[in-house]
Amino acid sequence: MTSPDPSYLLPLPVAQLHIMLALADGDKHGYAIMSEVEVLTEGSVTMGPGTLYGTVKRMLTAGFIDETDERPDPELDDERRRYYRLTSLGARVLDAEVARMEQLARIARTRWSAPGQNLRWRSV
Amino acid sequence: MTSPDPSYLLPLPVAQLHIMLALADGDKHGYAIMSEVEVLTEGSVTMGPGTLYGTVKRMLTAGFIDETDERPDPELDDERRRYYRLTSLGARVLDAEVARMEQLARIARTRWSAPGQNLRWRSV
DNA sequence: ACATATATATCCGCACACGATATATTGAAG
DNA sequence: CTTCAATATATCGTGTGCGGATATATATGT
Repeated sequence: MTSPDPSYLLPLPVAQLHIMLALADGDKHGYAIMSEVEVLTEGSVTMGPGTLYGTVKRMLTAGFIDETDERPDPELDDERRRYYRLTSLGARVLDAEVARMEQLARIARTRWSAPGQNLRWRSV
Repeated sequence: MTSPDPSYLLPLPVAQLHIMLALADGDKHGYAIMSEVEVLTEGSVTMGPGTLYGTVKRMLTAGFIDETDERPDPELDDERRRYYRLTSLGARVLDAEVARMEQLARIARTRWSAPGQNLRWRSV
């Protein structure tokens, strides 16, 4: 069953989006997600542990992510780590969320460039 | 003073973004904002009065919008209405918020098209 | 005249973000 | 070899925002 678009789950809480983006290029453990989000947003978003682990818990419940058993070489690993992977549902939700943001951005840009009264408050 | 980018005010609550977009092409009163949001999002977002008036109050406090005295012809008007206008601060915040969303969308698209392991969970 | 649409407003519960705090382990430097 | 920072996970509490329900009143159409 190729399930339809999950737009009824949107808008996605910001923290969930950030975590999804961090996981989009491969499985990661919690701490690595935190670091990745900071890199990804060029330092503009700093996710603390309170945000991360609470959000991860909700995303597990929602089925957006899964905890994986696959681990790297024991030499490079750390037993404390818990690795997470985006599920196919999570990927579809991410897709829908990105589309939603792009649509809103498009609307904004259209209204911006539209001639007329909206010049009133532009760049004052 | 051309004040700098207000990115420290982001991310913007969704309802505030929707109201800003509704006001981006001209002043509107509360009820008109609700209708406009529904049109703007092609029916996917229905803003109720609870969300609208609470959010409007917060946006007035934040200085993102102002209540205006300018009213249309008394023939077309309705005395009950209260008209709102995006302030220059509001416009700058909207600008920054749209830029934020576009950046995240760009990141998502980049990771999507990137070759490698991310094909694992794509379109299952 | 009556019903429906318009218009504004408040209350309340739920969910989320996030700082603070706690605890334990790993790794590097002295 | 011990001491300290970084790594790693986890929970609690608070503040805020969203949105449904509800209330009230006026305007408009039939």
